[in-house]
Amino acid sequence: MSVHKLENADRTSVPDAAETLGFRPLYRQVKAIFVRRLVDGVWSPGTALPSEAQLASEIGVSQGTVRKALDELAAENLLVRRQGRGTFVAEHDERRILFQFFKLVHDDGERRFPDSLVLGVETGMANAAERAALDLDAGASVIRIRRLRAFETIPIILETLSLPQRVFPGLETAPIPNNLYSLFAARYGVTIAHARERLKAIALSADEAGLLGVAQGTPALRIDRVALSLDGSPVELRVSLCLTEEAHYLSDLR
Amino acid sequence: MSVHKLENADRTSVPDAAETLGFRPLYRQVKAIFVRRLVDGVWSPGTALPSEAQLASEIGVSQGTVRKALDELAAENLLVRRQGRGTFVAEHDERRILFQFFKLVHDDGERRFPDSLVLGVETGMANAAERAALDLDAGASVIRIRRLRAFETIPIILETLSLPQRVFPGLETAPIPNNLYSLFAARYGVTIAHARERLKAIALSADEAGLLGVAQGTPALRIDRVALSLDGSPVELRVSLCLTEEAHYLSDLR
DNA sequence: AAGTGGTCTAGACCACATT
DNA sequence: ATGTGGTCTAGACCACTTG
Repeated sequence: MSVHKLENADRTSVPDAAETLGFRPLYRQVKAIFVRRLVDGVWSPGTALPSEAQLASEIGVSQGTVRKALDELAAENLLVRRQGRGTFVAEHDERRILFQFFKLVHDDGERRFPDSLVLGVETGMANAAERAALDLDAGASVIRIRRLRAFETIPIILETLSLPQRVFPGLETAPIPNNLYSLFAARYGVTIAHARERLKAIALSADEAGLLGVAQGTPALRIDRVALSLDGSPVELRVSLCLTEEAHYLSDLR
Repeated sequence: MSVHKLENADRTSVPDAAETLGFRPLYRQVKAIFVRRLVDGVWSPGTALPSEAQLASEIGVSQGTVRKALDELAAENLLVRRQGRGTFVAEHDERRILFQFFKLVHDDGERRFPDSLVLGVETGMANAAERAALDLDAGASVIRIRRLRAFETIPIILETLSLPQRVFPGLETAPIPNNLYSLFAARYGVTIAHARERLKAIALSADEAGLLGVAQGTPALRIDRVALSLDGSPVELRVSLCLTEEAHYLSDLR
């Protein structure tokens, strides 16, 4: 039986107030129920959802309506559907990160996942850029992680991450894994759903160049990423300085 | 009545050869019919398609199957569906280009469409890079267009396009409009369906810097775009050198 | 009022994976 | 053999646009 309040429950009645204020299809309401379960961790990464038929009878809609909701969530990479097996909550495994979130590709066309060398971790008050990007109040504190990433020992990315301390308490004293998004999910229940990247070409400062092992003034690709969690709030600012002698940023326009 | 040969026409029969060699859903076969009509120009940009019901009875499938084919084509930006009005063939109007193909955005967040100043048009034998990108044989000739693009008279992009002459005959003697993709469609029946961009940070040469009005060695974003037509063949190589002092390349990771 | 795409349902059957 | 998602159908009704 359903314990959810769906709008327009009596679909044969005269349009009510909810309908005059904009129509919201049933499958979107069902989708919202499912997103809620993902946000709340009722369905956690890697686990299987109940079957379509079970969900349909639980919520009290047809299987086709459940299907349409699940299909949209799969299109957004929040779920993975596998014929014959079931529907699963998407995980931030290396493969997904590599294709969805890591756009720097070696010129030979091969996608590699770079190793990371953490240079330092600190906490401090968010500066203006961090407050703007992460939607923080004045005085909020952030954890900053600086790391060098390499393709087979050749340094190629100098990266500075800023994370709201209230979202990731204790992270500053933990070991920093190469795959951060998987840690966010496992330890903090925070799922990175998508990100927006802004790219510029800049000249490296003496410090930056030194860490990357190139000459001061070398051109580099600067990527400012803001990553958003499932509920749409920004939870990570990541500034990456990338050498593009032997690699490039790949963007597909569809 | 249908004049199309659909696989598995008798869907109650034992699996036949076509099925053992891989299952192809009906709606994909229907979709292929529609793509054919777009490629052949039977349905041309801006025109309305027959209604779903008409297409269904013409082809001999249910309306739901036609719908699924049309939905996929709309998701690929090849069609535009408007409730109450109909389904239309997508056009390369300025709005679409701005959002689908033009990723350089002013730092103030406003999307502008830059003006173009054509510096020169020439034809010549394709070099190695052009042959590789455009899948051309040795000796094939290309049309090269060099232009400077500006946001409100401030030059920001130096662009070199290479186009296969056999795809765009006579283009070298025509006036070059700002919106090339719309010309490709109208004059040559070539629809740009999507593109792949590779980005690097480079230092401008003396020539390039001079044209853009900055100092030699200034860092710039180099974008190598290969644009593909509806049938998947590469028809444009575009190398853009972009100043990113006041603008950035915007990439959404979903 | 008529025509279009959009939603929702119910049921049958298919393809795929596992037991 | 069973259970899952995937396809296909047919029909009813809804929302939106235009005459």
